[in-house]
Amino acid sequence: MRQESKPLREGSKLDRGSILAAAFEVLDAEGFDGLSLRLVAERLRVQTPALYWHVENKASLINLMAATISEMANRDKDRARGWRNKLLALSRALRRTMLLHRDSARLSLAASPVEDPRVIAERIAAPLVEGGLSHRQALSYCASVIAYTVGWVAYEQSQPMHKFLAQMIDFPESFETGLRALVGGLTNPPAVAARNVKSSPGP
Amino acid sequence: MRQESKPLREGSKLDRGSILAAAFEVLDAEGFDGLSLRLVAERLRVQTPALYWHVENKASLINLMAATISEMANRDKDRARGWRNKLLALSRALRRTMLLHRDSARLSLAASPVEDPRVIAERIAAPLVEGGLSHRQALSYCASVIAYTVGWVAYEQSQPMHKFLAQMIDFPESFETGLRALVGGLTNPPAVAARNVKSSPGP
DNA sequence: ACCTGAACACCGTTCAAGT
DNA sequence: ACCTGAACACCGTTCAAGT
Repeated sequence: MRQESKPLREGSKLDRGSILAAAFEVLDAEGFDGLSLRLVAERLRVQTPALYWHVENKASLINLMAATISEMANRDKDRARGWRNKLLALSRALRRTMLLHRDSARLSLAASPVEDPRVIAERIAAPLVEGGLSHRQALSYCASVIAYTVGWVAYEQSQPMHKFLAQMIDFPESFETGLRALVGGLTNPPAVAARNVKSSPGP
Repeated sequence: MRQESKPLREGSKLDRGSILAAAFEVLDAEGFDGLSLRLVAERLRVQTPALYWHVENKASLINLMAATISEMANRDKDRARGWRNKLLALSRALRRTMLLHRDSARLSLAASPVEDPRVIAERIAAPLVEGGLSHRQALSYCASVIAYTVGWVAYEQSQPMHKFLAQMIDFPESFETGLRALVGGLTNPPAVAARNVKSSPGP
């Protein structure tokens, strides 16, 4: 009946996936500052250096975790029409996904992209270009919306901030108010080019 | 002429101020992940435990650094009139100040407030209430604007993001576009109470 | 009051060695 | 191919001891 301190590891194989799962468990339990390869390895009943066969180093693991979150957010967002609704959906999905794991905003801001940034930018901008924005506009607006969302969640996940702010403002409501203000305030043709609206070829 | 490896410390006394200054130097040189008490102590020609007489621990030092940044931002902002202009000034001053030090956004998001949050909230909300907002509105709008600003600067300071995004978008311009959209989109009387606009006492 | 020296527990990472 | 054991450099923190 004693099943502790033995390397049985309940039949689970060690690979990137199981390491990622264990890493998220440690993150939720200890927070971003307490996330260590040693605790991840312990949870997998493995010696720490074993992780290095499947993952380059701790920074790379963090990058993979952040990429996992971005993927999840990307999965449930689309289905909205028009670039404004797409931006709203992107932000809400991102916040929803991030709130699934403790300190995910700080983790994301500590990570660097695993894919080629050009590919990421293309995938994220394409649906907005389709919705009537220029390429530059799409990237610029995305940057603003993502910055707002990640910044907001970072404060929402900060223990001392949350503890106090929660009794002063309603987090979901204030988030929505700010988000709608931001997206609603973004203009379709950029304000700079507002003069040459006379002769654009019909779609 | 040899003036290295000697504990002369050029007449500077060790106190909170000098520790803070040295900590910012280390932050700028090594980044947030490389910020350590040992490097701070080394720069002050002092043994690491000496720092603990003036500062409770590393977390406390980070809190003090973040508070220093907030203070600086608070100093040069005001002078604008109307709550919208005050929010714009707050955001721009915050970004300007943060860009003075490497990784300051991530540092701020890792910190907890040193002052009583009630006092902070009061100081930050008061000028906006004076500008015509309710207390709750003021806090909510501030939260959105600060989240946007810190989130934006976090990405702006992230090396890999910057390296790629810098050639796709203009950082200051996109920041301004998003900021004006956000602040411009916030309504004076909340959208919920948009029905009782008929009889407000003149200013 | 203020700082040093030595120590402790924890960390990321490397590498020879096992299987 | 995949993992262990042992080691290294670095870290935050504590504490007796010096002045």
